[in-house]
Amino acid sequence: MVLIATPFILSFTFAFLLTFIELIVILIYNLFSNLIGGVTVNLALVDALPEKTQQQNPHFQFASVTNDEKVVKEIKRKVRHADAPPPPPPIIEKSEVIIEQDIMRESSPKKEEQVEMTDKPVRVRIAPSPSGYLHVGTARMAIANFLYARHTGGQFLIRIENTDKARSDDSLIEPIISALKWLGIESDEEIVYQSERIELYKGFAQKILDSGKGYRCFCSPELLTADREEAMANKGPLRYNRRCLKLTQEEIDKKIADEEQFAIRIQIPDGQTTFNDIVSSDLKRDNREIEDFIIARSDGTATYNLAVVVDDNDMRITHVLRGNDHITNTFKQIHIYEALGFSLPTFGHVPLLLRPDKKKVSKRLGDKDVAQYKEEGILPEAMFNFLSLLGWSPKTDREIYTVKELIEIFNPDNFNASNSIFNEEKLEAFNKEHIGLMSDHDLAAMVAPLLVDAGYTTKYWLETRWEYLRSVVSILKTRVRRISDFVELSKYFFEFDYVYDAQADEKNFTPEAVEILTQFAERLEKIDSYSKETIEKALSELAVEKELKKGKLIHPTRLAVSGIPNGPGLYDLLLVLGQDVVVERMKKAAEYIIKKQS
RNA sequence: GACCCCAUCGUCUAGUGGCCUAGGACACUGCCCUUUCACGGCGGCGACACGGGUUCGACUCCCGUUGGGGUCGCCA
Repeated sequence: MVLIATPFILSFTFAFLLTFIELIVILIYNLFSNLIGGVTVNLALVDALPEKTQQQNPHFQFASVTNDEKVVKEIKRKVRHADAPPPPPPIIEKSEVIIEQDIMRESSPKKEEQVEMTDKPVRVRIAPSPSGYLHVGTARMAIANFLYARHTGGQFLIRIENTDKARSDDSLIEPIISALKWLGIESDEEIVYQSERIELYKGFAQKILDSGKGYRCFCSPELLTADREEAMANKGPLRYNRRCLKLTQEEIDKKIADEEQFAIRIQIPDGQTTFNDIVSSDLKRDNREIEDFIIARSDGTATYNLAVVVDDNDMRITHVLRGNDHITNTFKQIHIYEALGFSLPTFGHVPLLLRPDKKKVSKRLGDKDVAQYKEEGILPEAMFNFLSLLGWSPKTDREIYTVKELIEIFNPDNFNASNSIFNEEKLEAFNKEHIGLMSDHDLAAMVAPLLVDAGYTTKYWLETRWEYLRSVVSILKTRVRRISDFVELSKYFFEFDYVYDAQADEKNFTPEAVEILTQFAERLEKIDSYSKETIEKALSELAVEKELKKGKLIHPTRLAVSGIPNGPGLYDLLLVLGQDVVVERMKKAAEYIIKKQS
């Protein structure tokens, strides 16, 4: 036994030693070349240091083109497997579901890196800008982030991105926050407002300038526009031509002395930028494709990308889950993180939500404000459920979930790679299902104010007849797709002066119907204990006596008491409306028919 | 135009090389239930974009084509 095992042990030890030596050699080489040539720091290698693995996110590489990518990858792999410290215990107490998640991750080698994510509590955010109301695209990202935070026991934060005074409107902040609240989403910590942090950003722009990683750009907006137009005409790339990077120190000093306005650009080093993405595959971009973008405007204020990085760092955001329309920004932001010496969060770029015409949802194209769906009778639970399943799948055949269930089953691995189209018809179907999940009491509470708004009745009237409202809601429930449908469908339960449906009038309010209605009304009037059974009995008896089919009684009666040819089962309808009302309406209908004939 | 992402029914999706004659949901539709309208039940219609490769075998892996989307602001 020992004889068989010895060669294995020996070769294993040998391989391990080789790996270690290889690592050391390359590290020394890298350190040396940095000292001599001032080559861009190879974060990938620094990253690969075992002692760094706990502080630095190992998902990112920021490799200079001078480094052999294959070597980097290989070392990272070896480090991870050979001498990575045992993963720290998860911060969050494991529920059964989380354990299940871990099992799923283990069985999926492709996503092995996910396991490492548990080394610090998840802190995620949604960062809407108040340049419009909350639309479904932003709401969906908020939901994904919220679910992720709740699933892991981490924090979900809200940040309002209102750095652009000209474009953002502070009166839109409250509607955005309350629309999120309607969905059940609130910030776990105080909401961060970028407008309050404007001065702070300036220091970071200056820091980048001072470090030599940024430079002043004196090009006027007009000049830049002209550049772009020319590039467009020549069919070239639309990137900044680095005119101001070529300025000599004397030229720069002169321009500063002349008080020429300047913006600050960050200089993107040669090489390529890559990062792992927990949703999409690994993303790589040649740095030539990333322009030297502006981080501070000529008035000194920070632009979006700088502010985002500073805030995400300050807010200790661990995972940036956002739409894949931000991929370009991520490449830019990685360079700011690097210039500022911040450690990178984990990125996840979720596919976009498209309109039925396949364009990105946007307020400008007239996409609805989330609050508008509320007005249109959509339940927040339905919206939440529907949006969560757009571009993400629980990988089962089930579709209807409560928020609580979604929190339990959420897994960022389950995002799709492709964009999805927002289909309101299906949202309605989800709504119907969620209405079915609600109790009659809760439904009644929701419908009551709508009935008052519609002018059917008063708050007081409803409060004193709660049981009545509850039964109305109960028998209408299966006929409704939106909460607002209750209003339309329940009119005759509250108003007496409805007009008979013309077609049904012609068909059912025949001369014979007068006798039927009158006699049936009389019988109903005589019932002592008015119930579904006694109503049905009265109808059946009358039908037998008159030798008529039940339908002959049912249809005129329904029309008489509701004005329309369809609705809840007749016995339910008559029971809920109440004996007196029913009799009164039937007699009134009989009179109407007589008057109609004369 | 440059760069990037993506590709299963009309739409949302399942599918990780044989369980696929491709499953579910919405929509559409037939039948049943039923006094009506709904609900519900049982069916139907309906997709692997195309072309190459790899393989004994491809919806699944690779390449290309086509198509769709995104980004290219001193906006966010």
